[in-house]
Parts: sequence; C-alpha cells; structure tokens
Amino acid sequence: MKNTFERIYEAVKLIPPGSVASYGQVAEAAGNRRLARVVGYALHSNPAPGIIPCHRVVMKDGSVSPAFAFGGANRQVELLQKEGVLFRDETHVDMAQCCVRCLPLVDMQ
DNA sequence: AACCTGACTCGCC
DNA sequence: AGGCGAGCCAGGT
Repeated sequence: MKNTFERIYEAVKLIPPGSVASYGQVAEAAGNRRLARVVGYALHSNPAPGIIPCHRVVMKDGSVSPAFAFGGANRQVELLQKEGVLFRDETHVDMAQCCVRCLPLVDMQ
C-alpha cells in the first residue's frame, strides 16, 4: 500500500488527455472521497511537475481552482482546451462530457 | 513533537 | 436555500 500521495498521483496520471477529473474523483480513486482535500494539497505540492497533469483536475462543478498557481488559471484552461476538453465557461469545464467516468446523473434522483 | 493550515466535498441545521 | 462543521494527509512553523 503506497502513501496517500502516491495513490493520488497515480490516479491523476491515469486521467487520459482530453478529459478531466474532479478532486473528489481522484480522491475516490485514491481510496476515499474525503481525501479531496489531500488531493488538492498533493497537487499544490506538485512534487512531479510534468508528470502529474494537475491541470486536468478541477472542482466538482467543473470550475478550475482560482488559486491555480502553476502558471496562471488561464494557463490551465488553455491547456485543457488544446487537449480537446469542452468548456461551458472560461473557467468551467463541461464535466458532462469530459469528466473521467463521472456518474451518469443516476444521482439525478 | 504538536498545532495549524490548505487546490475539496458532503451532510446537517 | 444558505451557512457551518466534519473527515482526510502532509508539510511548515
């Protein structure tokens, strides 16, 4: 069993190009959804720049973190758009189509 | 060595 | 419907 950070990194690295995942998704993949906070911290730490596509990790709403300081929030959106990720707004990703295996709205009810 | 804080998310009041 | 607290882990002071 690897450290939580390791699992988080693995999960993030598993995100395919053209798709995004929410912190909760990554956290869930890492073991617990509550780890979302740790996920944010792990990415903030960004111990493996270039290896971990932190820009593919967004809020559950699909909105990018305002504190995305890995090069500027704009930078993240730009990169995602280049990868083929659809956007609803300038800072909101279309989770309905680009989120990695996000729940198919079964929770709608 | 202990406490506080931090890129989150969900549940309860 | 909106606000607040709880749960997780690691790093810094």
